[in-house]
Amino acid sequence: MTQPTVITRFAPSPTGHLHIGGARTAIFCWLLARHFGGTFVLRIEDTDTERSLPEYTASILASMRWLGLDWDGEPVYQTQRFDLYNAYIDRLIAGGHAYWCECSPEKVEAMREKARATGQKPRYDGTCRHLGLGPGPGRAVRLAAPLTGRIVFEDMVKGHIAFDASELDDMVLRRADGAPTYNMAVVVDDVEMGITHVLRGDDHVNNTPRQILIYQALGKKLPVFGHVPMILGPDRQKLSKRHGAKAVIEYEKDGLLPEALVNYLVRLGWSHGDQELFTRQELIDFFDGTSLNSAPAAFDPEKLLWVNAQHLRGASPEALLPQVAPFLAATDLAPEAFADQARVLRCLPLVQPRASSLTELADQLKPLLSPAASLPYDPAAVAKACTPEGKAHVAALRGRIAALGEASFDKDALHHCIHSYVEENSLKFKAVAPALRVSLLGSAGGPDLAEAMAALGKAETLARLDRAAGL
RNA sequence: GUCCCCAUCGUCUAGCCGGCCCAGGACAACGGCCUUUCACGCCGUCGACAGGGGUUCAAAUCCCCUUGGGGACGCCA
Repeated sequence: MTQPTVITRFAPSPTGHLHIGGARTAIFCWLLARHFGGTFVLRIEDTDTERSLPEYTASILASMRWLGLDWDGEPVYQTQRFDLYNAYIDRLIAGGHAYWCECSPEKVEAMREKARATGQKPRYDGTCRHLGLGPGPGRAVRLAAPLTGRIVFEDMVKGHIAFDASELDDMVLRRADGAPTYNMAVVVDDVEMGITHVLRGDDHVNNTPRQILIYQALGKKLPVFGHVPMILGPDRQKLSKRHGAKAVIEYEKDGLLPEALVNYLVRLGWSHGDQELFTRQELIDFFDGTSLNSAPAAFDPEKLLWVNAQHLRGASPEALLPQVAPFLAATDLAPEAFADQARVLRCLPLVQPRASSLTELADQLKPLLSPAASLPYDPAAVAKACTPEGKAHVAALRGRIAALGEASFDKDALHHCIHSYVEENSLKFKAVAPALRVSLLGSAGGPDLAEAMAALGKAETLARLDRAAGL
């Protein structure tokens, strides 16, 4: 047995629901791990106790499950690992790579202000670096960062990136209250968890050289870094939770299929030639961490809907049934109307090519599932189609349909039944179709008539025609 | 202000170790076909290499500058 060579992680902060950008990052990490048969771990970065809420953790996990992004092992919570971080920090201090600092945040801010004023990069000036201070109230721990040299790394998506060490200052590793800072915790966790590939958002490129410094101080091997560009809004502005970006749960409520959202999101910043539609397995097969785009992409709700429509069409009625159920329940249809699963299954294929979301699917299922007695009629369509002549055709057709055997009540037989009536009377199909349609479905649009009747079944079909005769 | 990143149709993108590209696919838009309706589907039209310099026989593809966009400069993550 060989050891897994790829270990990735998704590390959200529970300060909000899982949004589109985070979801895409998670998908990339998950795909990379699954493609290489590696491990995908979930880490909850909840060290910001002010903004982190347990309900957000629950929401994020729920969205991950809904998207089908299964993680390996139990999620790791950073707040439960403070001892670990502090042990590493102590080691750094002992090794002379970090030092205690008594400068107050106000004092440091003043330094930065001064630097900014003279056009310099705002940074801490290293006042306490050689003071040899020990622990004490109000004291933080800072990294003794190298003053010169270049920090370079090969980014999986952006290629060669280099920073000058002089750009960085002695960052805080441990706050005065004893809590580790983000960069410290991340590095310790990534080292401890054996992360081989750190794929994350673009907004972290500037953290990477800082983290590399910590890896070096710790004497640890670097993982491969990859920074995916942000997702922009349709207006090309940053898409973030504070700028109206929708959370994954909202798309779920809108009737999107998880595999469609995953498909769409993956294509934002990644491609496989000209292919637009992917199954989950194809994604796993094709996604190897290459072909990632280094330019930011704009989110297009219309294309998302199109992708969803494609997946809706390709899905089996059996797979769709449990997914539409909650949406049917949300309509004004009585629960008995969709209790007959076999009937819903028969109706589904008729509306699948016509809907682009589960919401629309449920909507279009309504005229097919509604009991004859409560089928709503569109007055305008009735007025236009149910003329005396139209009703006479429907009445005649009703007789022929009633004569059909239960066993041969299928699409072909019904199609033949209607067309032989049309031919025998030297009519045009157009002359009878509108009235039949409105009588059967209550409105002017919808699926093929023979198919609709077959799906409805003989009893329901006749009941509807009878009720419509009184219009 | 300083640093980092990015730059092909309105949008997602292919192409990018140079010639097969007067740039291909998809969404949207528009026109048509199919058709009992609404859709699906099919066919077609519109539409881009940000600008300027180089290098080269040859540049969307390599180099430089400009412009534009994004990100980061916290004892937030």
